[in-house]
Amino acid sequence: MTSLPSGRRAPRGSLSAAATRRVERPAPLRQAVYDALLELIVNRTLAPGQHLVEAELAEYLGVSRQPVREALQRLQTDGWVDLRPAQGAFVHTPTEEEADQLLAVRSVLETYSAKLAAEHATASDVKLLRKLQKAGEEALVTANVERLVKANADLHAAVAAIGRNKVLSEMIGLVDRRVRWYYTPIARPRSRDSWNEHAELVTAIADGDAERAGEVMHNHAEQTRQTYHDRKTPESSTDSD
Amino acid sequence: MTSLPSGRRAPRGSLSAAATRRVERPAPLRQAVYDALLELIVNRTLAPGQHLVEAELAEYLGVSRQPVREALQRLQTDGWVDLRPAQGAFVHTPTEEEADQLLAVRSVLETYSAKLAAEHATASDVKLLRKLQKAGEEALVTANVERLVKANADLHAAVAAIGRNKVLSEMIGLVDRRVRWYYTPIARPRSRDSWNEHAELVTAIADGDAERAGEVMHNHAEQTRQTYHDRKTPESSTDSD
DNA sequence: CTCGTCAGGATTGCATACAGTATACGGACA
DNA sequence: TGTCCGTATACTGTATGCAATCCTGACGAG
Repeated sequence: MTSLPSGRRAPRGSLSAAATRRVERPAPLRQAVYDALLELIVNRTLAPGQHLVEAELAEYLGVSRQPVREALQRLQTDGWVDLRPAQGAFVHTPTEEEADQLLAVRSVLETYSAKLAAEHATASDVKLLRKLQKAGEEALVTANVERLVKANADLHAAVAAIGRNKVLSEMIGLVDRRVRWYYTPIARPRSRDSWNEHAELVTAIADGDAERAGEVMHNHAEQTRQTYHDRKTPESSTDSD
Repeated sequence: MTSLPSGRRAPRGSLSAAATRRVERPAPLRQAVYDALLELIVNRTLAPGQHLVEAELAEYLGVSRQPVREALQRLQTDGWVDLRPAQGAFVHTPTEEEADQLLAVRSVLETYSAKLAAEHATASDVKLLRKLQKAGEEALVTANVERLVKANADLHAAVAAIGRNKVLSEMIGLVDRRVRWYYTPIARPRSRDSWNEHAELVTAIADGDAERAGEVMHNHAEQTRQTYHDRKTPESSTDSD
C-alpha cells in the first residue's frame, strides 16, 4: 500500500459535487450474501418452509458460515426467514392471515405516502412519474411480466420518495417487497385496471390534491387486497400490483 | 451429564398444561446481548454518535465478539445503530427531520390501530384497557415517571394487540420505542392531557366506534408531534407520550 | 505555514475450530 | 409387534485466530 496511488480519495472538483452520494465503500460480503439469498427466496429457488443449512449455503456461495449467519440475521428481522434457536433458519411460510394483515398495513402506509407526494411534488417530480407511468403502459401492451412488475415497483417507490419521508419510504419498500412475494405468484388479473388507477393517482399528485391522491391510492390498495381474497380461481395472469 | 436428573423435562402432570407456552428455549446469547445493548442505548449510557467497539462490548458483557456482532446487526436493521463498513458501529444520531418523520408514521399507524381495536374489542379487552388506564392515572398522581412511561407504552401496545393485526403491532412496537427514545428526554409537559385523551380513546373503543377511535388517536398523536416541535423551552417535565 | 507521504496501532471482516443441543436411527425389552 | 431407550450424526451457537483496512499522528517537502 505504500506506493499505490491513493485512489480512494474523492475525485477532484468542487465540494458541491457531493450530490453523487458517498464514496463507494468496500461492500461487505454479508451484504452480497443477503442480496443473493433474498433473490433465491423471492424467485422460489428456496421454497417456503425449507430448512436453510448454513454450511450448505456457505459452500454454495463460496464463503464461510460467518457472513451467511449475519445475512440470515437480517433476513429474519426483515421477515423473510424464521430463525429457530438451535434448529436453524427456515424460509418463512406466509399464512393467509399474515398476507392480509400485510396488505392492510401497506394500504395505510401507501395512502399516507400518496398524500405526502401530492403536497410535495415539484414539476420535475411529476415529470418522472409521467415517465414511469408511460413505461408501465408500454410494458402492459407488450405483456412483459418482468417489466410490468418492475414498472409498478418503480412507480410506487417514486411516489414514496416524493413524499420526502425517508422513514416511510423504507417501511413501504420493505412491506411492498413482501407483498409482492406473497401476491405475485397467485393472481394478477387486474394489470389494466391497476395502471388506470396509477394514471389517476399521478394526475391527483400533479394537481397537488392530497385528499384525492390519498383516496385514489387507498382504493388502489384495497382493490389489490380484494383481488387477493377473490382469487379462488387460480387463473394465470400478470398483475403488476 | 449422564447422571443428572433430567430437569429440563416438563413437570409431571397432564399434557394439557401446555397452555404455559413453549419450554424455555436455550435462549441464544445474541438475544441477551441485543437486549442489553438496547437498554444501554435507550438509557443513554451509550450516547448517540458514540463508536461502539466490538471487543470492548464483548469484554464488558463477558462474551465473545461473535454474539456481539450478531446483536449489532439486528440493532442496525431496527435503526438503533449505524454500521459503517470497515469502521464499525455507531449509536444512531437522530436528526430533527427524522424524528418528525417517525412521529408522522407513528401517527398513521396508531390511527389505523385504534380503528381496528374499536372493531375487534371484546368485553375482556375493554376491561384490560380500563385497567391500564387506571394504572396510568395512578402513576400520574404519584408523579412516578418510570411508571408513567411504562403505563403509556402498555396501553398503546394493548390497543395494537386488540386490533388483531400482528404485522401492525410489531411495526408499532418498533416505531414507538424509537419515538420514546427521541422524545422522552426532551419535553413532556402534557401527561395530564395525554391521559385524558387516553380515556376518550378507551371509551370510543368500548363503544366500538371505529371512526371516533381513529380520530381521537390521530389527534392524540398529532398533539405529541406538535409538542415535540414547540419544545423550544427545555422545561423539565414528564410526559408519557 | 500548508500539504502530501508514510509508519504505527487499532479495529473490523472473514475463516476456522470447538462445544452443546436436537433429531434420527437401531436395538432391547415388554 | 410396539414402545422405550441409548447411541450416533448433523447442525447450530460460541470462541478464537489471522489478514485486510482504516484512522492517527508525525515527518518532510514545497
